Amino acid sequence: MIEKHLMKLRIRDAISAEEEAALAAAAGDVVRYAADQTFVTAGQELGNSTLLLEGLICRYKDLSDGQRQITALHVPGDFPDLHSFTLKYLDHNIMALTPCTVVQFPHARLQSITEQHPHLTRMLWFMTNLDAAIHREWEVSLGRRSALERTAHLLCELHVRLSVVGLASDREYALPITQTDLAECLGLTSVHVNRVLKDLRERGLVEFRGGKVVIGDLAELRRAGEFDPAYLYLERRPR
Amino acid sequence: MIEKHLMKLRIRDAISAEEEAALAAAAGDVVRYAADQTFVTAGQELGNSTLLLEGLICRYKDLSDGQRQITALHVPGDFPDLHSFTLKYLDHNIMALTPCTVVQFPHARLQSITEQHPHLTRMLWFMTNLDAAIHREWEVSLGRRSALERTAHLLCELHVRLSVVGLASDREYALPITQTDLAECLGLTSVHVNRVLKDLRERGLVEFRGGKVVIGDLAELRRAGEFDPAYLYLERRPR
DNA sequence: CGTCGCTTTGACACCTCTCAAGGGGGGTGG
DNA sequence: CCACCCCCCTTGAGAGGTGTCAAAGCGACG
Repeated sequence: MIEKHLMKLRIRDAISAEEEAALAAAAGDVVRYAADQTFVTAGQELGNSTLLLEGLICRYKDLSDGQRQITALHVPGDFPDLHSFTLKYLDHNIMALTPCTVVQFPHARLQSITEQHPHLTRMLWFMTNLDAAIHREWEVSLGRRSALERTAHLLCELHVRLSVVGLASDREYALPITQTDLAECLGLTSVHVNRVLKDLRERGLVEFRGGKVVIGDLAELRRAGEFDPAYLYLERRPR
Repeated sequence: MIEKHLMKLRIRDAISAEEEAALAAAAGDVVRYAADQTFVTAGQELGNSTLLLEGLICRYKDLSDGQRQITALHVPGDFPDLHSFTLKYLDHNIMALTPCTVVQFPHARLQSITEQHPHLTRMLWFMTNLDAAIHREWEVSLGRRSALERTAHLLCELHVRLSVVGLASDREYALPITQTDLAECLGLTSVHVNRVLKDLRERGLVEFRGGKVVIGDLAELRRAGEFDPAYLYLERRPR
């Protein structure tokens, strides 16, 4: 069940048959979540980490005035709360943005992996470090890029990340979330996201409509967002 | 040499004598960096990770138009590039903000730790996950908080983090960086940071002057920044 | 005592937010 | 099968927070 989701790891390093078996053995229950279901709450003690098989997941924090910031978006093959293995409880909530299928990995079994499979452990550690790299790029977007740049950048990032797991073609991918969800990723209001999307569409760069992203001009879209995928660590060595 | 810097880890979990010895044995050269010295460049292959003993370090990314975003600030006891152990090269630069003393940990020795000390490995993994938690809180600040809230929040965060390593009293701590550095953390211009600091000072909340932060009213400062230290994982269990 | 980097302040511009209203599409119940 | 409703998208007008540009003050250091 998890075989095809190891693709993401294999890009970066070899996984032995033994390691693959150990991971498969660590897998626990398969669970489904409904759209908009918050299945991990900040502060809650956790005994499992979750591998996303199907659907989209976000991690978010709410502010006292009702504002929300989404701090991460997850696509199939991601481990949205692998970090809860060492943290024990989280500082944020986790929600399914669409109906999702996940596999749970009991922390006790992950602990066995750390005791018996150091190389696999380092690969899991790598995955949480990759998540942090994406956080950093989002910090740059939120801190320094304009609304248009930020939006273009995020659409480029998702294009790459979904391509890696075979869920995007050269020109399009499914993104069945609302403009409000996007706004909460981008630190903008949904009203403004709407205007930015209109602008991107009218310039022929990209169209987001009906839960689908259609890229009109990938080179221009990347330029508009100053997108450089280096931070996604798709290369084993720096260029 | 590293004993007192393990404080940060001991808050969260017990370190055995054997683990402490293993860590000490992994320590390599002690190195000094001058203020403003960038000692790790994005894309550079790395063979060491760095434990900060003295001084302040930042991690940052530059944009093509000359803007800069600082994505993390590090205080003594932090491991600013521990993640390079699994990533091999980094997506960002690392710079000393003040004169610094660090100890380098060769990745080969860290790899031995992952092979012989699973519990210690999990604690190191925890440290990188804590960095990611701080990244997330910064995303919230950058995305959703006003300039004043953001600034107050950062000053509160540093107060807590420096207190943990004995470098802050109840009311003050040294922060020998410029307003421009602060602005680059906060996603603001230095001109605006200056106005915000004036506002905070006139309200009696906090004063930042001459490289020193003096807190006038901690409770009010925390309220102004909506600061909740939960994301710093100072408690082993959720409240 | 001059220089240089950092801080401070003012005036004005502009990006994004707020508030408000209307449009469209899909699901549900009568 | 139709009508209604709700959620989401779209658009406009005006407000406000932060950026830009510019200049002067200040302090450390040589």
